[in-house]
Amino acid sequence: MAKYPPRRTDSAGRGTELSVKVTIHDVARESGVSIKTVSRVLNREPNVKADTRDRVQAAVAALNYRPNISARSLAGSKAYLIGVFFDNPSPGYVTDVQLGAIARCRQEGYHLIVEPIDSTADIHEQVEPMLATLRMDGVILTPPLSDHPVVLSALEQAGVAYVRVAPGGDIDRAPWVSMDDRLAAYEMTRHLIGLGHRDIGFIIGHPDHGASRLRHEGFRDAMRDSGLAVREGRVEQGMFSFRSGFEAAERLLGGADRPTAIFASNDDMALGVMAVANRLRLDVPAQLSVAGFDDTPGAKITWPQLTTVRQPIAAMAGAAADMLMRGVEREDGAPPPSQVLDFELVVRESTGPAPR
Amino acid sequence: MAKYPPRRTDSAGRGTELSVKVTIHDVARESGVSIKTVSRVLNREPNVKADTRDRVQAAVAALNYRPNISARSLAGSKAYLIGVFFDNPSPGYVTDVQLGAIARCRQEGYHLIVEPIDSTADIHEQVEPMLATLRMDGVILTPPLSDHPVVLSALEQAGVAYVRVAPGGDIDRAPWVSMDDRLAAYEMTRHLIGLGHRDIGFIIGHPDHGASRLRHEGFRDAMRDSGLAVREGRVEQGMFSFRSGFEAAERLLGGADRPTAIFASNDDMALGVMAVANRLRLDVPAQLSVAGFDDTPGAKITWPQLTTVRQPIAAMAGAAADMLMRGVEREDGAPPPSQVLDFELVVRESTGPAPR
DNA sequence: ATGAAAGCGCTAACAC
DNA sequence: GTGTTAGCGCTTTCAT
Repeated sequence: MAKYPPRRTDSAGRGTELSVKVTIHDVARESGVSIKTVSRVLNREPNVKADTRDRVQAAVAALNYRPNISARSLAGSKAYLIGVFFDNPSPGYVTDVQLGAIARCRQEGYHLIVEPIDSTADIHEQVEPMLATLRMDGVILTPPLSDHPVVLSALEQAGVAYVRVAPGGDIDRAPWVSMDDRLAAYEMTRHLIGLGHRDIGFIIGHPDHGASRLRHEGFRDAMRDSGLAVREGRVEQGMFSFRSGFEAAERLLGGADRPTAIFASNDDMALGVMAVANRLRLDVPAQLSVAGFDDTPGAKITWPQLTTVRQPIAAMAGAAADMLMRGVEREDGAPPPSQVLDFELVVRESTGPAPR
Repeated sequence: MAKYPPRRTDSAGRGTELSVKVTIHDVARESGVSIKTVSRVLNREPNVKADTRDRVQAAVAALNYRPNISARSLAGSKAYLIGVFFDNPSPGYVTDVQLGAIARCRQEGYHLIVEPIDSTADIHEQVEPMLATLRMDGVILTPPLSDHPVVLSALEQAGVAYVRVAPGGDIDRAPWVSMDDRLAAYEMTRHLIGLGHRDIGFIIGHPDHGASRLRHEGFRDAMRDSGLAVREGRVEQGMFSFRSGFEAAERLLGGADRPTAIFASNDDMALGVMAVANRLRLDVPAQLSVAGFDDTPGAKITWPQLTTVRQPIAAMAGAAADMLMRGVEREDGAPPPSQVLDFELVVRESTGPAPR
């Protein structure tokens, strides 16, 4: 059985053990320059002769040297740490964000600290201490935190840069990355209308998420622009959860007079609609078309597979990480420009021509 | 529009700006002791007069002091950083692990670094540099990484402690936290048998996950112990994905001669089975019982809801974090004992009495 | 283009 | 019980 944990330092100064930590001084000695020059090479600073740089890089490789992140952080202005805050019921969303952010961070030697925030508890109490001890270079905020006033002001007070993913409003307050939720909902609605549906039900998302309002608007705008009325009782409030979608669908589909299509503001709720349809033995899409939003993994974990909107979640997170890292480099701290990324309508089997 | 990013330091040394960083020296001055004493209080070291400690704590509170994690890490032996490595197709699993680990870490002032590992790429290349630069106190390994030899040896070589969540084997190599997968599968199978099922299909999980073998064994043992035969063609290989479950179910349910129950090694595959049943217009559970494993969010995102095994994922991750943090404190580096946590059979609507 | 020296904010080792 | 003195491994500032 292996000793545990394997000790980081050898016990008596023998130099041939594994993981004797090599420092910048070792590299300096090996390449015959000062540590300052090594530092310059590491940080891609100008004013190093090509030949010198090569020698240093060779020494780095030979010694397998890795700069200590704590030392860099303590001495310098970068921490090489980006935070991701989330309080999101959807695991698929959360992992997508992490994957997208990491992909960019790795290239630049940054790492990701994840901090779930419990918005039912005291937020400031969760956020303030971590901001103070960790001194991260920046924080990525995901919905609904992107719009949470306490989180935003805690960040500002602590002097930590942040980028909001898919914020719902207050667009001038800080940089963000987003997609056009209104337009996406608009196009999805047009897709349904193009299929011949005239009586369409809609399930609104969680009121705390800014996107909910935008998607709702897109739906209404498309109906109006097509000269269609949104009938009384055809719009239900949901909470972005399967359960809330299920319940909304029960109200929508309960009577004999029912819509021929339902557009839910996210996939989880759309799955709830499918479950109700299934229970009522309604054929999807022959008797009822169902559309979702997000293209979470769940969209494919159902039969028929869900027509939905692909949100570029990973790409948004990657862009956010990028903005943060870029911001650290800048002297003036000027805001990198906010970005709107493209969505994609994913038409699968849950939507089809209106019946009759 | 707010300035961006809010600057951490004021521009000219005015002391009344926000977030002028307060250090241990400020606390020492404020409480009239040396920095060493402050350090002692911070680290709950013995040999501090109660009165002195109170004064220091008051100063900490008054100044809103937070120790700088990089400085602590550089000077001392703890980094206050725990890593979580994953390469898991199931987002629900991943977030559960993170939530469980964070809950424990927060109490002790530790933070979580998440590192997705892409096992289709060069693993050592991903792991080694991060281990060297970050010097984390420990790493939590989730399946299938818990059994990945390259990851394990990279960790050992770097001298970083680790705890494996639900490893499949090599149990003596390092500490782990697990549940009894074999027993859980055994009990689920007995549940089915108790319902009158005699002809039961089984879908094996991903071959890289150690749990797959154990669950399969539990199934076979239960059948054997009940004097039941596992019929030819009733066991299909899956990959833990919805798609693989779907395809396995098509083979299992394709002909007229089909099992009355199917036990899938995880929920995603069970959902695939449900989709096929649905398409074939088989009533679940009247004509076919379906059981899953994991109790992921998806288990409730279907109708009828899935009978499954609740894995204590968050609790396992929390225990792993705990072991790691405890290990850091110990002088001898002795292994904290590995743990087996309890599972729970969650009987919902997808299983029922065998037909006829 | 390069280097010497001075910290960053803590913990550790050893005084007292 | 408490304080003093050294660093930890880097970046920064300022020489040269």
